[in-house]
Amino acid sequence: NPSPQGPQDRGCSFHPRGNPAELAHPLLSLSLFQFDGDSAYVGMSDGNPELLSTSQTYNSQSESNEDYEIPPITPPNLPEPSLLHLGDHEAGYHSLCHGLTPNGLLPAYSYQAMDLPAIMVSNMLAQDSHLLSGQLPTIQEMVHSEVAAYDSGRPGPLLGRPAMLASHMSALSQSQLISQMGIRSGIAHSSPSPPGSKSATPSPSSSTQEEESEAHFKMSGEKRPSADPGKKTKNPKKKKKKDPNEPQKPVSAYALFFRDTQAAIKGQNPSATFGDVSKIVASMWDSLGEEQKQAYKRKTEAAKKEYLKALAAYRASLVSKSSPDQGETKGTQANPPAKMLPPKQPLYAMPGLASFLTPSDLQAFRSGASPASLARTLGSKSLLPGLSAPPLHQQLPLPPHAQGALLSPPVSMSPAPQAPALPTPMALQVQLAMSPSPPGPQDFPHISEFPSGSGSRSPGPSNPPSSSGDWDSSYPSTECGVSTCSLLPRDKSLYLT
DNA sequence: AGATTGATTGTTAGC
DNA sequence: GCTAACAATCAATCT
Repeated sequence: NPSPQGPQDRGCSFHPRGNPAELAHPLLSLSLFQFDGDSAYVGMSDGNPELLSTSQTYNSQSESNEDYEIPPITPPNLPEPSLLHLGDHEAGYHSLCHGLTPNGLLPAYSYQAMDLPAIMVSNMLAQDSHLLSGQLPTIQEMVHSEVAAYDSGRPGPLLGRPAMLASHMSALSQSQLISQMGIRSGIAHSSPSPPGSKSATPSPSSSTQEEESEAHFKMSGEKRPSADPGKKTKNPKKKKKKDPNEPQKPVSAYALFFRDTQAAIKGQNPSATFGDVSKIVASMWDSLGEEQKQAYKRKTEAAKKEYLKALAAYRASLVSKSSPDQGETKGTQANPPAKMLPPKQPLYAMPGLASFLTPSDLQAFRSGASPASLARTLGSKSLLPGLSAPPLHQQLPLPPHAQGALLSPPVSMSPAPQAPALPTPMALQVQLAMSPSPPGPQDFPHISEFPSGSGSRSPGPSNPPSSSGDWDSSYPSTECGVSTCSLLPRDKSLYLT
């Protein structure tokens, strides 16, 4: 079912349920998909048949179901069922994946011995350990070559095309990904598209534009669809022109996860289409441990709380606006929106690793302590037992918030002038090191924001000092004194008012 | 339905 | 007419 777009849109050739063999595992399914789409890839510069065959190999494993087997998602601490088929296909896999040394050295070795920062991947890798074992060498290589892999060719050849994504992504990428996430956190948040600041999207000041755009939407609205022939024209949708001041709805846990992950995926495989990325993220999400998911969910919960608050304020402002004496209410109300902005922050301000990193930890980090050491350090903390412990995926039952609370006065991090000093790679490392915490990738953003905290700001400018909970409670009332306000450079309105 | 990201496309405004 | 700026759309997936 290739899309009309043709080769460009490789992802579209994937039939979610077309081939029974496709879905033994989400990641595998991707591989298969690639394989399926092989014909579509013919001629691709970096085509790599061998790897494609990998998927084929796996392909054979799920012959049973005509529909498809849902990837066995096992709780992090349970034995990985997928390992079961490893034996069957391992050989084939390795042989097919030339270049990948079939190394029987297990995953266990990988994480620890390699000093590979355990990350949320711990979960995923653990779950996909069968793949990992095959990829181990690669990962190791990556680890040693540090960030080089990010900019250099590695990602290219390896994940140069979506097709490769699946198989590699499953193992390789997962770790790499994670690390990428670190990068992303460090970078993305600061410049490209800070989660909170989706530049493209309606800026508060764009209200006029919105109207304007609406105006031309009428004019052009019909025309645009023409650009995209076959697709269901969404015209009926008719965007409902949102009030820019209206607080944004909290995004779902999955969306958060997507946000955290996609950059890394993209980083590894720039050519991956949105569809590819989406699938990968989905598969990762599937393999994500319950606890980690919970961590995300907690975040969304917190965000939701904030949202509700903001919404209430917003509505109140509307009411007051309509009321006679808005004169000043307006002025103040103008803020409500501004006030609303923060709500978004909680998402990124979640108590993450950062929360439980002590200043000294950070300092150590800045000074160049190896991620591994940091991880160890962290691991030594009661909080992060899971970090260093083999069953990495084993998450602490303790919610991140709690952890943060226990550990350090987390918050101080953001405002810290030095934070910015943290190099991006470091940020990455930090992430990796810390990732083991339940919040997983999510946490990274905090860290990453760190670096950029001072100058460029991302959503983070705000850098909630503490856990979302803290922020939550503190935000409204708190000292919009210096610190808080300083966090809102973007919100001029705040300053002005 | 709406959210995730980023590329692409189309429209408008300004020169 | 060209360019910049902006907004809409699209992809797959999840909630």
